[in-house]
Amino acid sequence: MGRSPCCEKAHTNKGAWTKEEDDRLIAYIRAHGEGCWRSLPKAAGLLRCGKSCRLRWINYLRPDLKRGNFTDEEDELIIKLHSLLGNKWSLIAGRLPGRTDNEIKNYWNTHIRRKLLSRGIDPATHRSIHAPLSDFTITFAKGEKKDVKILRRDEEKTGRSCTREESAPWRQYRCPDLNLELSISPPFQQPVEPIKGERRSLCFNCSLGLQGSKECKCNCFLGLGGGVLDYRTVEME
DNA sequence: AATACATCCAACCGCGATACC
DNA sequence: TGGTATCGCGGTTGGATGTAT
Repeated sequence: MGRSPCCEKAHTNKGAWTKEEDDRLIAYIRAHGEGCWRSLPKAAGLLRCGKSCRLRWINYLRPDLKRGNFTDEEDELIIKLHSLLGNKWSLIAGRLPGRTDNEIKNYWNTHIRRKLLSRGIDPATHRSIHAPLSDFTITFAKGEKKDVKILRRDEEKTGRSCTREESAPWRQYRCPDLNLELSISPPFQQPVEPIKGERRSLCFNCSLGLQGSKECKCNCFLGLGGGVLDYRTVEME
């Protein structure tokens, strides 16, 4: 059995949106807010599927959208972010206020790709078109996807692999002038040196403020055991 | 002026992730 | 726990518009 369609296709409009449809959608969202896209068209009196409404709102009608040409600064930021994130357009859009993933994707495909090619840079790899295919190979330790190892070509020959810290590509190769870390924690402070053998990190329950609950798996006491809470020490168990 | 071709971008489609029952 | 519904994302398409011949 295949996937059920997102909407009843027989009685929905397709193609370009009319001014009247836009007005109806804007009025409805102003009155009721975003959300529940599946039921929205019927409630708003639109002969569109929910998906189409969502796309129209997000990509075109949202009041916080920045219209107009991309600036050189935006261009360079997109290139940097793409080199780090790849085709994760929604993540890239998250760093460019007022721009949508669709807009950035289109802009990338029509302008930036060409711009990079004219500079002699492969837009897919961000490397020189004339450089060897790869100076690095990525291998996985036996059956363990999480143990990604990156070997430089010369290391491949000598058999020396990088350390665990080095093996995290997002740490080793991130762009130094961009901070892409997401955090909901207070500012990071140097953790207290753990006593030998003592487990200092907080479990997931403690991180949610449930210290001492029966699900609590760490040995912290009211959150004091691990010092200041930092997301880097939170273990997802 | 007419036609062909290129470019742009809004909209669609399919799929994976997540929520919900 | 498994099935279904819904959302959100990325790739692709197709029509409008611009440019070259």
